Amino acid sequence: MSTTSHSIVHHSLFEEQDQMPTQIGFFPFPTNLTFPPLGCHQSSLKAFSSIAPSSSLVISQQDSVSNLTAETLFSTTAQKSREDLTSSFRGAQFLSLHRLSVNPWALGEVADCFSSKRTTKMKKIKARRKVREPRFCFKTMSDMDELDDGYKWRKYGQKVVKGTHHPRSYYRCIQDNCRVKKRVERFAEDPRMVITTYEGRHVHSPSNDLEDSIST
DNA sequence: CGTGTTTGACCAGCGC
DNA sequence: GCGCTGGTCAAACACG
Repeated sequence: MSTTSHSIVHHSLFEEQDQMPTQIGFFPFPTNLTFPPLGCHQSSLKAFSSIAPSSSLVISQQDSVSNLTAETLFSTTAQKSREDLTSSFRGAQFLSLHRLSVNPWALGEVADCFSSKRTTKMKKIKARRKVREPRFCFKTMSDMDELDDGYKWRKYGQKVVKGTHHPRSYYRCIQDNCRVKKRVERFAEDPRMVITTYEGRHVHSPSNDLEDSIST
């Protein structure tokens, strides 16, 4: 069991021009509130899961980072009491994506992307891609390079990016017909932080149960 | 022996 | 056109 503490400290989304605006919600879950947080009741969570069942939701907790879909989260939490859920998500942070005009999870202000230098570099990478998958990334404070996000990955490459001292690792989801990839690298300006970039959307549920990812 | 990782080679996009 | 760079491939390797 790891004692590493994860904390989402920054996040960003790389928008495609031909898609609807994406709202992104990011908020810590205060210790004195119940779940669902900040007025996002179970009914709105249900609506959210039906409107955008495959929307990504990242939950960062003390010893893990879970990457769930809204549908998975709702189907699991619907069977739990409010007290149990409040206990399960105490101290957690949420990061959500939603490709509709209204995002019930978008309860916080979106911070700017990383440094302007880094943003420019990311745009350059995006422009080079022929097939553009939705992408988002976030920084976490963590000793471990690879976070447990509930999915199983196979590493297919590693590269030392110019200007950094730490290699960038390339992973691919091992599930059949799932083309999701992720990159993991240390933040050049602060090696204590890990930058995780996801590309694409999973066509399946996480390998781990929600129980595993949120238990303490 | 099967599965996953490592790592050098290769390819394609971009800037000059 | 050429060099640089990021992303991917695949053979070799490690490990249970």
